[in-house]
Amino acid sequence: MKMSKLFVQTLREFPADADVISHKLLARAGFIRKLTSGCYNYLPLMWRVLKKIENIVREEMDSAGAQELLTPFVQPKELWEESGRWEVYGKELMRLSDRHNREMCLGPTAEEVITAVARDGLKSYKQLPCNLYQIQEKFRDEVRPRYGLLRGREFIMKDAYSFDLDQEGLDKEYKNMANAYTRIFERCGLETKMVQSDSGAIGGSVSHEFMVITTTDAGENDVFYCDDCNYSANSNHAISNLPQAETDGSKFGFTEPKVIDTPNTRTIEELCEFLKIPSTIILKSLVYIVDKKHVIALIRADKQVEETKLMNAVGGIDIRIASAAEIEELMQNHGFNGIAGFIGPKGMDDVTIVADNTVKDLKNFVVGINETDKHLVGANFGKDIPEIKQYADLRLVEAGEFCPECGKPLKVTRGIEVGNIFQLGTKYSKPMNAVYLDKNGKAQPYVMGCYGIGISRTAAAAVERWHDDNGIAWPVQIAPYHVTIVPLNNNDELQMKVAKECYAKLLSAGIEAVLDDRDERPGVKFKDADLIGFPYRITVGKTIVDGNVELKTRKTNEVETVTPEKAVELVINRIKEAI
RNA sequence: CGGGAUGUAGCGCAGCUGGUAGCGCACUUCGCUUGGGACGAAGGGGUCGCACGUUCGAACCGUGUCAUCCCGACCA
Repeated sequence: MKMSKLFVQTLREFPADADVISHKLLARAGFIRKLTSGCYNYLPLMWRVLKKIENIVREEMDSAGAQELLTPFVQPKELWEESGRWEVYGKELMRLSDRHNREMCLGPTAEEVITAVARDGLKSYKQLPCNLYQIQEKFRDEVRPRYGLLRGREFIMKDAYSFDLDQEGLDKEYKNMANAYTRIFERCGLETKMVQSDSGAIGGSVSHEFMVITTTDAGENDVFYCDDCNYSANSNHAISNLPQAETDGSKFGFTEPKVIDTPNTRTIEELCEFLKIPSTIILKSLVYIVDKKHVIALIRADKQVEETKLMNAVGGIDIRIASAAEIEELMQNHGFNGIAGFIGPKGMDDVTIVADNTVKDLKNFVVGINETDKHLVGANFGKDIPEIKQYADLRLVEAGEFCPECGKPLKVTRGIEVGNIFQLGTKYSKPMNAVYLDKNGKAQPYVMGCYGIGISRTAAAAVERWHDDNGIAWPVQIAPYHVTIVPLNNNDELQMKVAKECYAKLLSAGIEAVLDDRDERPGVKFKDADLIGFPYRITVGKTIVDGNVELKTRKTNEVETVTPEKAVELVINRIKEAI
């Protein structure tokens, strides 16, 4: 490809609406262009990158025994009613009607469609196991699309679905996919961590996410991990052992229940300050709205509630913290007139109350009793405060707490989720009556797994990982082109001749090369080459009179002064080796 | 959903005490230049997001609407 004909417009400045580096660089280097919120044009350079990632995924999925197919992007309501998700999925599911007023949706994922495909085709145990996958546009109407390709509304995803006879088969395929994923990301030039995760709206029990570890905002997930063993988990799923803490209020003189005045103590901090006590003897009460109903979460006051855990504990699908007005309304409905900040479980008999496991150890604790500027001290469950009916792990893990597997301190980092694997079990096959006949002629639901990779997100994650002040530094395997040849002065016949020869040799060796034949000054060509991120650059400049060109490696900035023949040979060898 | 802000040329921005739109980059042509986003000259490109209103006159004032971005969603 000649640079003069390559469809790319690099910008001198970063676009104003981007705030993470991958978004900024991809837009500025001419890879993407926003069409509307969360939807991007993949321009030719971007499309080449995406196709390369897709092909790596294809090769690894195929060699892992999966088969590629393609299902429609628009899906009928009826299938989603079969699985029960039409009601449950929420606003992220983009619903629309056709001209006959038939309700449809844009596919955010394809469990329903693929399960239906399998149901029609996989009738016998002899056909199992089977793993079907596709690489396709997906649409999720995100509350707040942001970070460019990292959280778009329309994006490219590889989604695979496995169908097994039983759990044993699923376990085997799950491991098979985990291995394939590790290879896929390695081949994309990305180091990933496989972490335990919540299974979310897709459902199921066991699930893991593949995270690209970052230190920037672009990593939207907190990952807790242990250096001493291989434990690692998303914050929505992580568990930990806590250090010893004082949880008995009697050590602070609260030996019997007593209501005391605690003026202006709306927050735990203020309360601790006022009573001169640690927060570990306070019972904190938080009000959430889960699926439009009030839920009270109780937890030791020095700890925080992880919303996903709470949501799972009450079996909900949507959760948010209640507003001060909603809290006060809840209190009024139960005959109290306190303000938010003094709420407690007392008298809330008909409200769903879930207590974190840390609450079990509390004795003679301090708790709000729904009265402004008052707290109950020396309280205990059963006597002063109603007995807890439901305990669960609701606690958000914090760095420094101890690894649940080996007891060493946990660390935290940020990660970009580029892939995930779920064990679905019979969550979809049962309600959709997707069954095979076993050896005894008896109908059995498939035991399913599903496995996703965000193709476009993986590309963005690669930019997050591989860039510097000058632009992108693509891993060779997924770079849009392998090498650019830059003659510095188009009027210099020797430079142009050598550049064209290098270009021709590289092309005939199957290397993806771009000849920068534009009549631009050297600075412009260098800036663009760095910005776009060609892994290698062959510069043909003044040194050609001595018979030399320069070979520059983008990632390391290493420059080798060699003959043109040698430069071409080096590039060919290194590319072949890397791919 | 709540709050804040912004919509003027492909990109980044100015103009907004109302009088018919400008700068830098990009683009076209010519000259000059050629090792890290040169310079000069001449050009092309915009119903100022949209609608309604006020006015002799609206990019500018008012109302509404749409779009985009950011922050937050109360840890009691």
